[in-house]
Amino acid sequence: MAQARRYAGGVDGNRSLERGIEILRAFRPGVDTLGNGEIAERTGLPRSTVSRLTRTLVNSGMLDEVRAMRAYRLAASVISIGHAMRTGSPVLNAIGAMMRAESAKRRLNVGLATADRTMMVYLESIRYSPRAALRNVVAGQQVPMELTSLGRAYLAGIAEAERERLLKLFKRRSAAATKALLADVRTSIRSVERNGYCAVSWQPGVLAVATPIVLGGLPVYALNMSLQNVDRSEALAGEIGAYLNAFAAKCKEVLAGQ
Amino acid sequence: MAQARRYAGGVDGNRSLERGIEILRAFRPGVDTLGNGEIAERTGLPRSTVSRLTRTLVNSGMLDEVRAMRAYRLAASVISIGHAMRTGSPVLNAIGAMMRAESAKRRLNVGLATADRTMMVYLESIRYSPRAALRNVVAGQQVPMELTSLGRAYLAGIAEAERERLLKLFKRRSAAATKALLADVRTSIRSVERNGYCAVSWQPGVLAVATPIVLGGLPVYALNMSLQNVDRSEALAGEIGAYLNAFAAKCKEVLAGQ
DNA sequence: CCAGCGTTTCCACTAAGTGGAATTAGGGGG
DNA sequence: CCCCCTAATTCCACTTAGTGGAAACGCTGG
Repeated sequence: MAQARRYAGGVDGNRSLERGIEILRAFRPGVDTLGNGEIAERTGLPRSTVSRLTRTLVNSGMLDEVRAMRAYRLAASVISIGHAMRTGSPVLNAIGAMMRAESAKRRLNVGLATADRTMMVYLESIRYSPRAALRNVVAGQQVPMELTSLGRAYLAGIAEAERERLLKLFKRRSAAATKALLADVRTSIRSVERNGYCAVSWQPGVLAVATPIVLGGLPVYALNMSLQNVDRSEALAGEIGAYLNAFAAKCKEVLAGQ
Repeated sequence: MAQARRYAGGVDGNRSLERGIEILRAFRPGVDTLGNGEIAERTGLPRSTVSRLTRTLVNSGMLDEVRAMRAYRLAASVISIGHAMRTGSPVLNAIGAMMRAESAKRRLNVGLATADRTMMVYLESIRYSPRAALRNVVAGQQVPMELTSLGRAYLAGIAEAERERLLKLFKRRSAAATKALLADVRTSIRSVERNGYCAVSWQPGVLAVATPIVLGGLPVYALNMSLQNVDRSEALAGEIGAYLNAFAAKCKEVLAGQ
């Protein structure tokens, strides 16, 4: 038997840890409280295993037990780890202040995101508002990769193989308008290649324009600028795109100098 | 042998998962990039084990590999989980908007925090600034429990046994000014019991006042109000304390109605 | 090209984890 | 008040998945 013996502590990673993380991932906006049964269903893990792993996660401070409901919630630890991530992000550190300044100067929203599986997650999202007292930052929010300018810019920035892998996943997910959607995505990608940016109106009345940021040794990021309460027009997209290209160039310059 | 056989899938939790979480925890503000060796040192785990677990964490999307430095960084996933936590927090959902309004009305900083081990972590921290354009929210930031009004209010709010456990930990940590510090902490706790709040100037020039929020079935939280560029005075502390008590009462009312 | 160091892989060993079945705990409803 | 019903937890025979010291590997700077 030529097949070499596969040892358990092997290359494919630690099963329990993987499963524990998957449990944490089962909580997301809109799913704030989960019992062991529901977790088992969502993750496909056996009930007894879930019971043991949730116990561990509670002991480690990642979950809070809601005894009254026989359920769990994400604990405060997860945001302190999240905070550490933002704090340690070299890209956000380098250009966060510039993003805020740019938002004020151009009077539009500026965001920075990267991928989490098939979603884009905002590292920072500065919402411009003339009444500046309103909330301005949403970090950690997810938006779908296929449907947003951010996601498509990201797709344009990553390696061929990874891109095709993701496109296949989108195909599998949305059985419906797949053909049109994928064509749309590819158009956006081509737009990035040609003009440096792509424009998408994912939500009605908001025009978003995004561009990838590719740096060796770091994940690919995407920068975007957006405006609410406007109609999508080529002219406007072009204008914002020009701002974005200029801003991204400045950012890359700063980032190149570590 | 009376000792019942202890089975491995036992009550004490899953070892690998615990260790994986400990690795994530090793990253914190100021420690943004860690190699396997450094992780092994900080966590006390054997190098080969760390190597396997970090691989798993990369596969699960919790860590990014920085190949150039043979090191890892927290990945974007952690902030999306953090975001889910904030989104799902019933307390933050119930009183977040009120906190913002209160900050504007009273012209001071308003914060909400809870414990992560021996640290307090902000779920929300609204920094009042007359020039409202400045950044306003810091979620996930940690401050030491023993030294802050937030932490001492928390200590006043939790059960006796847990409080004593924590106090013992503080004693072990800061070998130095322990006696005075612990007395100080107990004074603050008594202040909470008597007046509903305690006042501490942890950072020079900022006066912070905090009160616990205790709800059945949820972790204990602490609310605080603070002001920069002031001297600590009993009068001022009393004034802010009164505001805080009033505000906390309103919050508890809202929270009581789920 | 080699030396030195940190990382990854190997592998014998077995404790640690697994999951189906049995048990227990909770919490309405009769 | 007690009894069901549901869902979570514990039990435990089984064995695989994980462990960690040692060896191999692969950078990087001299």
